[in-house]
Amino acid sequence: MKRHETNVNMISSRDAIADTIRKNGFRATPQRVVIYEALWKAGSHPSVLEIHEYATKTDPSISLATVYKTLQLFSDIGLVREMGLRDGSARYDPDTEFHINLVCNKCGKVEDFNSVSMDQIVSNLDEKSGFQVLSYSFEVRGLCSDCQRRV
Amino acid sequence: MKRHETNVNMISSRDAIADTIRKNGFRATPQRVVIYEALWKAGSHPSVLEIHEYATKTDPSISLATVYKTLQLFSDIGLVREMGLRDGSARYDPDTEFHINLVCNKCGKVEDFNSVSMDQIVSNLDEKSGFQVLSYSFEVRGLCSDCQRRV
DNA sequence: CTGCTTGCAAAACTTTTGCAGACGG
DNA sequence: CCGTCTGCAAAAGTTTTGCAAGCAG
Repeated sequence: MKRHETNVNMISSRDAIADTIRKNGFRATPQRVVIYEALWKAGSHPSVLEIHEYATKTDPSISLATVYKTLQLFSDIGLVREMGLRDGSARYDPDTEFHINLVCNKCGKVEDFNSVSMDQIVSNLDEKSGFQVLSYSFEVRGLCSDCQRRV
Repeated sequence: MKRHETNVNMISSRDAIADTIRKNGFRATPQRVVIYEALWKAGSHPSVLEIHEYATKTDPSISLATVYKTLQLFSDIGLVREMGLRDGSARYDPDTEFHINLVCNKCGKVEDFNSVSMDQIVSNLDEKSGFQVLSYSFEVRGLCSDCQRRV
C-alpha cells in the first residue's frame, strides 16, 4: 500500500506543517517539521527509534529526547496517533483518518485494513483479511471532559 | 459502571478460569488464576503494577515477573486485551467484549463507552460522551496470517 | 528581547531474561 | 517424572528530566 504518496491526511509542504503547529499555539521549529516528515518516511507505524533514525537523515543533530517531546506534542494536538504496543515501545501512526489497525499478538506487526462500510467491517473480518481475530475495540483519542475544562 | 459485577465476559469461578487456561494448552497454576482475578479487581484498565498489587493481596509471594509473563500469555490466548498507553506503561482490559475505549491524550484516563448501534457510535460521539475527539481507530487483535502458519 | 525549545547526560521506569528449584498433569 | 512455570536478581530497553544555551516570534 502506498500510504506515503496517496494519503489525503498527510500534510505535504513544510510551510503547511509549520502553519499547523503554529495554529495550535506552538513554535514551528525546523526539528518539528523534520520529525513530522520523518513520521511518514519511516515506514508504517514506526517506533520512536525508527522516527529518530529518519529524522537524523535530514538533520543529524536532532536528539532522541526532542523526538520524544515532539511526538508527545503531536499526539496532544491530534497530528499523530500513539498506538498500543507489543514490544514494550510505543508506535506512532501519522494517519489520523479512520482506518482499522490489525495488530498481531505474536509478532507485533501492524497491518492496515480499509473497508467502505461499517457492516462489512464487523461481520466477516476474518475472511477478508486472513487475520485470526481474538479481540477488538474501537479506540477514540482526544480530551476527556475534565481535561477540556483544565485548558 | 459496575463492570465487575455484571460483565458477561468475566469468568467468575476459579475452576472455570483454570479450565480456560488448560483448554488453551497451558498449565493452570494458582498464580495464573489469582492474576486473572486481580485483573478484574484492580479497577478499570489497570497497569501491570496495579495488577501485581492486587494479586499479592491474595498471594504475597507472586513476583512481578510472573505477572508480566502471565499477562503476555493471557493476551496471546485472547483472555485480556493489551492496550495503548500514555504514560509509558501497558494497560490491560479484561473485558474482551466489543466496547469503545475513550482514551484521554492529556491525563491518560480511559473511559468505557457503550452504545447499541454502530451508526450511533460514528455520528455523534462528542455529544453523547462529552469527550473531545481528536482521532479514532478500530483496533483488532489476533494473529496475522504469517503467525497462524508458524504454530 | 522573552521564554519556549533544544541537546546532552543522567535518572527513573518498564519489561525481559537466565537460572535453579517447585510443581502440575 | 518430565517439562513447564515460578521467583529472584540482574540486564536491557524505553521514557523522562534538569539545565544551560539557542532561536522563533
